[in-house]
Amino acid sequence: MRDAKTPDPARRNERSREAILNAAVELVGEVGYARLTVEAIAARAGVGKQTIYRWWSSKGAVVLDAFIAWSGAGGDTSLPDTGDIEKDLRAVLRATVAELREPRFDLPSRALTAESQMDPELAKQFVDAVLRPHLEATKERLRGAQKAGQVAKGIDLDVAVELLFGPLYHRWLLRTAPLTEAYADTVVDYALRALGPSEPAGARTPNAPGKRAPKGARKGGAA
Amino acid sequence: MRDAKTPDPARRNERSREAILNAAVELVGEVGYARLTVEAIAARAGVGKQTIYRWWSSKGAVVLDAFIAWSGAGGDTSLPDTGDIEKDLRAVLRATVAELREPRFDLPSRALTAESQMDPELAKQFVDAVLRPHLEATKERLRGAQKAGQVAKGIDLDVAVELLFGPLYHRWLLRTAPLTEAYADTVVDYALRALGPSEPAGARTPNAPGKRAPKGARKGGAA
DNA sequence: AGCTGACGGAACGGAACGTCTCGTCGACCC
DNA sequence: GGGTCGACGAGACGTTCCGTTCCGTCAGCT
Repeated sequence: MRDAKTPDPARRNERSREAILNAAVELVGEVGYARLTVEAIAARAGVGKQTIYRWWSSKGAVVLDAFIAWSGAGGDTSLPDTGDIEKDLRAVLRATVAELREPRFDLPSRALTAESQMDPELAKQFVDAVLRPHLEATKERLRGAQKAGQVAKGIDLDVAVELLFGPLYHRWLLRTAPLTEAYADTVVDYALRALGPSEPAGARTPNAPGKRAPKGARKGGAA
Repeated sequence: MRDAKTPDPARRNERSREAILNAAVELVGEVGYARLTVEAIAARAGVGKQTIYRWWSSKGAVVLDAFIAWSGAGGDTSLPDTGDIEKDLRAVLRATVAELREPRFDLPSRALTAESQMDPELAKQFVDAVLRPHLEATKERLRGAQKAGQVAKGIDLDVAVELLFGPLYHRWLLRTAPLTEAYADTVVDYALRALGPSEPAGARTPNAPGKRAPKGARKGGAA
């Protein structure tokens, strides 16, 4: 006669758990998050509604878990380190853009970002599980660049990371202009100008001609 | 015997319109957007539900109009121009931070941003009515700075604007760290390093000592 | 004076919500 | 191997809110 209300994880049905998560990703892709219902997930998964409510607190929580499982979070988020910070950052930002453009990634991410605005609990989990690892990995790479002298010493690396990802998310969320890889390149370009060492006259990275302003990168903008 | 379904704006009851908008802002503040219902707005406004559905297509549309009316959009969004781009940008970003920290602004903005992720129609209106004017004004100010030689010639001003606001929105929406005025200052600082002329050795703005790294601005970050 | 159409109010069917109650079934304990 | 426990699938339940439809009233126009 305890509190009578805490389910026992040891007795949880793994089969049902997976079926629910699978149904959730499928349905988000098919009808979108807004029209997604717990009842539909239960039906698709061949599961009682209560089994969902027993283990998750809300539709958002299910979708978050489903998204984490599907996107294989927990994998290696660390950046490549070629020694060339510009090259590495460009790779990451381009990859981010590519992800954000893919519907299977775009739709749940948008939904979770939106839902996070109204559910602080979900927000924390979403940021910590999905976003933070990427930001942290980028910060780590920047720290390396800082030690190598490619990034100025005084720079606040948290701000530096947001200087890179902020513009991307801004454009993605608000759709003020198309989100392209060229845009990512331009952002990297500008951000590195901000972060680079305070330039003792012309000493900004070996200064190979054409390196600073890559071919088509400039036209990332135009609202 | 026309299509039978287009209401006549000339016969619209202005009193009801205002009552609805007022009720909407009040209720968003009291119960939040998620728990806000059209029925509650109608009741509070002393209005039939149909009167709301006649003039607005969704809860989001009502809240958007209410927010626009309440925030006095359409006012002058143009930036001050003191001739000092850093000073002017710092004023704008600080003001933006202040707004985003005020609940009366924060709550509806979050709700509309979230809702925009699921309603492209609403998204467009929101961005165009609320956001775009500010971005455009900032871009205009940057154009002036560009002509004055405080911003490099080749810079894409659309990207420049997002380099400023992107980090702010990123931190505001995702709550990765506290959104402070010091953070705004740091962002302005870094952004201007990126945008400034390509510095013919030490020529980065007159270089008054302590100007580049304002007192407490550095500690805007730390996740 | 007679129309017209927006109004406040209320009732409606329908969709999901989240809770609750069944009977079943598998895992563990004596 | 019989008994206990609790998660399970199924689905009924009351509730809330949706968006629509009807009604009688009322103000402005012709």
